[in-house]
Amino acid sequence: MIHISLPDGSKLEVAPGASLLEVAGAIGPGLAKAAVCALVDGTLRDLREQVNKDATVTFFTRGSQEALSVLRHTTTHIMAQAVKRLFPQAQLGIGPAIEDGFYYDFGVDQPFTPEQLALIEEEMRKIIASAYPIERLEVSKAEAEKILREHNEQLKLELLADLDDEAITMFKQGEFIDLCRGPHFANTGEVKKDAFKLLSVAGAYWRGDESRPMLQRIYGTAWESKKDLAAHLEKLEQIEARDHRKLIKQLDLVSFHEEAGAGLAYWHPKGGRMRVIIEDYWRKLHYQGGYDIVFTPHIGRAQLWETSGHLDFYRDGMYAPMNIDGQDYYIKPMNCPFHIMIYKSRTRSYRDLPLRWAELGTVYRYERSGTLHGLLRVRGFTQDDAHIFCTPDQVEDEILRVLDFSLNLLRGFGFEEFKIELSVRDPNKPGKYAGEDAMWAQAEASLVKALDTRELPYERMEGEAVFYGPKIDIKIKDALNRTWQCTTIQFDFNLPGRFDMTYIGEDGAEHRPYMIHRALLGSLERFFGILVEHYAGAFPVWLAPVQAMVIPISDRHNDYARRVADTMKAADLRAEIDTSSSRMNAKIRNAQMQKIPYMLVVGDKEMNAGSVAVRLRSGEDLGAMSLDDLMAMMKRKVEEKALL
RNA sequence: GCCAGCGUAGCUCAAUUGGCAGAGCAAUUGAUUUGUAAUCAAUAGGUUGCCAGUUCGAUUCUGGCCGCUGGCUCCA
Repeated sequence: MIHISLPDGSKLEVAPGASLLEVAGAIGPGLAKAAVCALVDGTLRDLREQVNKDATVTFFTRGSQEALSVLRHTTTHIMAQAVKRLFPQAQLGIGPAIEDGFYYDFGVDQPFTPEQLALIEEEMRKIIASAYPIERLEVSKAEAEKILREHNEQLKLELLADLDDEAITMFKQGEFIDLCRGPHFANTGEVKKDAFKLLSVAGAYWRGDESRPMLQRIYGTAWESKKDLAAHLEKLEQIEARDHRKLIKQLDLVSFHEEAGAGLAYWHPKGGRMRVIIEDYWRKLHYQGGYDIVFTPHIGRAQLWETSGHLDFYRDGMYAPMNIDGQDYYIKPMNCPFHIMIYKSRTRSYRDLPLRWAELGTVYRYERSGTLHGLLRVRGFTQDDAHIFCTPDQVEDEILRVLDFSLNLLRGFGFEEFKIELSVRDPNKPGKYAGEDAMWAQAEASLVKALDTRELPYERMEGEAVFYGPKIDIKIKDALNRTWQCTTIQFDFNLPGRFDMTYIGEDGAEHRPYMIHRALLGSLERFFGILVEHYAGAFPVWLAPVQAMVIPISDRHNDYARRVADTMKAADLRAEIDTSSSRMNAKIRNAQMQKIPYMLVVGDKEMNAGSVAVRLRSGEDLGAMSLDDLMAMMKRKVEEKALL
């Protein structure tokens, strides 16, 4: 007999070779019915697999994340079966479950059209209705090869060649057979015919390799119920409604221009106003936080970029040089070498350190045309960059300081949830990193210590460090629970040496300073795009480009309305006045669609009482208020960074 | 960069199987002076992304380029 450990700590004895389904049955018939897959010693398994030795087993039932992933994996097989029926020549690539859905890659001569997706969906419903048992076959490599040859699945044969001889499994449903690790449902009928949807087709390189053929990838989504599917589709609609590319146009914030070049943003007056607010807040916090602010040029001589190593390692991301007086100059893709110039402008003493220099530095990077995406991926952008130069024994304090500083800054913009990643060296490849082991160890320890001191949960990413140092990345979660990478805090064991940076220590000798790069918002363009999506364009009062629209009911109220707006402007509140010939209703609608937080209606009553009737963007009517009370309230909302 | 799709008025979208390009909103002008999400009317607005080619004729067909979208890829 073998022993199965269960999550509740209990143990179960079963005969060797029992299937997981039988194990579930031994626990209870209900579980055997509800279970979809099982985690056996850390690996997700099909219920038809056998257990032959002692193991720890956790069963997952319908509704669990793991079961959803099995559902999606099974759905993608059904899709592949449908595609093979409709397009027998299609070659099967890979077809995994992904977050919220699945895809399958097919090698076909003609890309799929949206109409064909509908046909494929139809065929999938037939396959579901046929309720084919899904058979799990354990085969030898030779057998698998034979089967795949019979089915002429060239791509699968290529995958098979890379597999170990052990544990090759295939899944068969009806006439369809696929090389697959599983797990799967036991029957195609278990997928709900009205709870999946094919979403899009896109090209994808075979095995993600540009030099290999491009396959056609069909994306789809699948859920436990029609209701879940509907909820998911609604979420997709919400995401679309928040799309910053739409909103920056509607709200007249930022534009792009074909005739002026891709990936280059133009900030309109209202977007510019918001950017100034963001930058002012940023500068204030930086001065308070012990930073100094510097300004550096946009171009620098080739020699600088040779010394920094950018021309060796980052040339593809840089624009071609321009020749000035016989010298090549490059537009900067980063600010670091420039800050180092300032550092090297005089001898530095240990008494000067730490030096914290921040710059809203505009950089240009060549991004491949296909990667450009609204404000989130551009070719010219302003980094909220800073470099900290310090002694080795200051490193720990500095990291903690940056961490606190970043979270505080991001919270100021209304982000409360964070996901933190610590990227460290790949222990198996010690050769590919700059800097000494001791420095790496100390740097990593200081990063870990800072995270632990603040009791911040983080994910450790082995081998994800850049070659010049370990780093902490902070991702923010937005209103739709999507994560966006903003902050990066990186050690640099490369540039101080390349530029031969030194400081004079207490001992009178020269020492090499530690250098930390950090960008908190990342790029202002990108962060602005994230803000727009997070708030769906309805910004908190302190950020709103127009905070209040004064709405005179008729022309005879215009003068009073103007006085209201002027009084507010004089008090640093951003008020505008709508003197168009529209009716009040239309003026309200326009202000509403511009997502202006406060609408101040003024008519005879207000004019005589010296008040304003306040309507919020939310639709709430606050009634009449004195102008002083309103301004005090708005000032408070600005101070509190309140939404409304 | 690659695969696919798309590009018509400031915006959102019609239409042309190759034959004078249309609507709503916005704009302008006039009338209206209105109490919490669209007052009425008139006017103007286009080398149909750009450049070639085929054709009697191209917005429509072909090629190239630019840009956008969905992915792939990349991300010091």
